[in-house]
Amino acid sequence: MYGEIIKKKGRCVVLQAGTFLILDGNSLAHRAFHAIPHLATSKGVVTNAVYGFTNMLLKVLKEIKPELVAVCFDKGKVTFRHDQFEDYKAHRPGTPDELRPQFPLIKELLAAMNISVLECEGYEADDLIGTLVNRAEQAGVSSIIVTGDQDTLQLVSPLTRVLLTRKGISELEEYTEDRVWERFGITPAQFPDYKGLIGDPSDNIPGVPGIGPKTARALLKVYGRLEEVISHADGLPARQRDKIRQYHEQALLSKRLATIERQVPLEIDLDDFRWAGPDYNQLLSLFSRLEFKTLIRAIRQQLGEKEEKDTRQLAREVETYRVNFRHLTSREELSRLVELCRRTGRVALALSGSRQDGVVGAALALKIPGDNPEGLSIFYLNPGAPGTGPAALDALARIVSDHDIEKLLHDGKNALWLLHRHNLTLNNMAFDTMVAAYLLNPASANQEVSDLALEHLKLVLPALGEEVLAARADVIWRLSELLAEKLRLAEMERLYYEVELPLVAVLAEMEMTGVAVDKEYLVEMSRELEIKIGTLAAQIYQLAGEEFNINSTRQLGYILFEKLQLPVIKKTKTSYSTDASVLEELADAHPIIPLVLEYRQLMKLKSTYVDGLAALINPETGRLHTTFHQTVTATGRLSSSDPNLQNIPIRMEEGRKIRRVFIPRREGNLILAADYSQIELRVLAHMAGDPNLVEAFRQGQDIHTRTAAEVFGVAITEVTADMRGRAKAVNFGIVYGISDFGLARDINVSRQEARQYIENYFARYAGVKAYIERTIQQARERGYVTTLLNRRRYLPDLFSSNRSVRMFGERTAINTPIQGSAADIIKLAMVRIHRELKERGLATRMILQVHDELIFDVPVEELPEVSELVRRHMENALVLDVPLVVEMKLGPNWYEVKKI
DNA sequence: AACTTCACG
DNA sequence: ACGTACGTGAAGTTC
Repeated sequence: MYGEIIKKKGRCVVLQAGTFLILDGNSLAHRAFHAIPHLATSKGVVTNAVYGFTNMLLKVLKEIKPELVAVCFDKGKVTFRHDQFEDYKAHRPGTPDELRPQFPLIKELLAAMNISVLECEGYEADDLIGTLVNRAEQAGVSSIIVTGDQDTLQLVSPLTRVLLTRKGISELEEYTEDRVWERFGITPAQFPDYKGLIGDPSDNIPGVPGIGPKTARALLKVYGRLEEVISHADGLPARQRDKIRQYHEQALLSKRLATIERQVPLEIDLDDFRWAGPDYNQLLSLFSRLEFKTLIRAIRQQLGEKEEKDTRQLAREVETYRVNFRHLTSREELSRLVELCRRTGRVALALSGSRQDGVVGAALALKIPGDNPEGLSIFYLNPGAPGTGPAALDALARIVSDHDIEKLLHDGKNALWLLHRHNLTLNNMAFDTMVAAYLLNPASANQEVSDLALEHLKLVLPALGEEVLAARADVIWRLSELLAEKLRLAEMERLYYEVELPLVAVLAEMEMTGVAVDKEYLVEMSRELEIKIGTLAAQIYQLAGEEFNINSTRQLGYILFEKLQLPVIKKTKTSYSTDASVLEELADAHPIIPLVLEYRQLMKLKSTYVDGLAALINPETGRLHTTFHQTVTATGRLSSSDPNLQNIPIRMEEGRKIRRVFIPRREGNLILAADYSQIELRVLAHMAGDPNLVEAFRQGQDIHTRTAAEVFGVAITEVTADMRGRAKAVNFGIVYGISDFGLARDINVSRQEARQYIENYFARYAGVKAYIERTIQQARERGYVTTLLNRRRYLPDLFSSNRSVRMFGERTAINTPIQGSAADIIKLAMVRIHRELKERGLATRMILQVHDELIFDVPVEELPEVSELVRRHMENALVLDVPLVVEMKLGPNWYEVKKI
């Protein structure tokens, strides 16, 4: 890092000085800003330029490994160049609004990097760079300049190279003297002369009109300098002579403007720019504020590698969070730990292992009065160890099952799964830091302990071994206290303690119970689909005149739009669109189209549903065990994966049959499906307080028919099926944040007509209109929207300078409180239903949740009790101004459920 | 890893 | 003169 140092007879001699790396901060920030598309933190701080700049900086530092580093910035609007030419840079658009606030962040970054920043009133970054290079050359130090500004090339010399950004910021092109000659046909020193002749529109430097790069190059080749060109003008061809005579003053001025000043009076010493590496703690804390996840990971990884090499050195360089812990193995020690937990009543628990192997390691954090007044006492258990494992597992079992010991966890559901492998249950889950962090900001992607430690506690966790688990337990304790307070301040305590936290165990049990499946039926469907798909493919090849991969949108696009010359309806980013709406429009244009549509449908069924589901049947239980994700969606809904059981086909009959596969887990049980009727519109009626909408629901009217009557101005009895269909689309549209375009497309009417419907709707439901306006207004003021239970979503898009992004933000502002409140309601119902099923010792199991619907596997004899209980909790989850109505269906499988 | 398509509420 | 419905996850192709 300090050049090559050789020990010579006890004295250190610097053999070869390192390189001086100089960056043009303004130029690179602008480049980064334009090269990196929209990028902002989840709270709306725009960061694209900082991000691009950071990446570029780290890249050059890594490649060049400089000894000295400086970053120069412009300072002051007016420079000495304006004294000479007031229109200097006059046409240059001002710094964009979204870039300006990023400069302080870039300077923060440089401070964290321990890199010196140079700026001087009245000078541009260029001049500072010129001055630095000048000093370096005098000292015999070689420099590398990184910039996006071509003018800087005049500084190139045997000791000085320039790296110019190319194509945004991703590539740098190195300019030596030879390269400048190759590229421009002039020497670096001739650059101002060259600019004096050709001008530079970006700086509003005029040059000589009519003289372009070619002529300029030729003239300079002969005469060397602009002044010489002018004094020899008489000997030039008439056209050039006249131009140069007419504009010679302007040319000289242009040259002066383009000449970089190398003698800025700066009180600096090269030693001031000596660079010894970043302050990693500061850097990580800045990156976490800016939400630069990949950079954080990269740094951690880098540190992790170093850690293995030289732990002691690292400890000084970066404060990786380390905790002392005791590894307990003897029965006596383990018993004492259990006792300790009972006495203190609270323990943070970090587990390692897998669903396959169960718990392999466990770290526990406790606060023991008197033991460690500073912090926490951490213990490590190793249930996976040969010999001592069982004793450790036994101690763990006694702790987790104890109702009187509060357990603080991160991802409690996963902990429940690990313990499940040993047939253990965990009681008294008092906090789950993952779920808490999600409520505080549902937009943040990474919710691992290490992410939260960095974000909330500014701690970097170790990467390897038992230490990780110990640090994790410690941090879970600290995070629990901190996040609990943050939840209180955000008024989300009820949502957390009454809904989300108890829901963790409910979801775990649903996953563990799983859904029984009729595997034979699945195999049979696969065989049938195979044959149908084969036949269709053969017919398609026949009509296409060749075999091709129908699954490939590219190949299909070629067949349809090039070979068969069908009209192109829509394009995607890269090629022709072949989606269902396009194919439906082309349905009559060629007989191949309906076949492709059917092929697509069957292929989807077979690959995703039939074969996809079959592959995920657990061989031990013979059931499907989906994973419900509680911390994924931005609105508060759950999501489901591996397999996703929230998108099983229902709209098309062929697909709907898949539901036959989902059966009760034993003979004598039935599938009970309970779904909320129009929950989102009811939530809207309540929140908007619209008298008309509220009244419709109170009277139990069919809401789409009622809306049709309102929008079309007819009596309820005169509403036709077509009118009702359109009104239904309008109702959906309202919930999504309606636009005439979207509505028109959805119901295939003109945009004008769609607009008319919307106008009519808002005239009849003025309360809804006012609510929408109020909600957006409030969202703009606070930066977030909330649901009935105070769930929160930040909406940085509302403040975008991009109109369509901003409008997207507004639609989200409308939709999220509705969708999210519906999620609040069904989650509340789930927790209460689960609790009562348990209290009553019923064998009924809740097995699925599909956003507005709950599915149960019910023994026949429990039906009366269960259906009453389910309805009661669902309909009374929250008391709204409108009734919540639940429809129940019952059957031998999920397909054949019938209304009861 | 990105893109396209399509299944659900 | 734009570019639009809200929220998800999975599969397949292509890079």
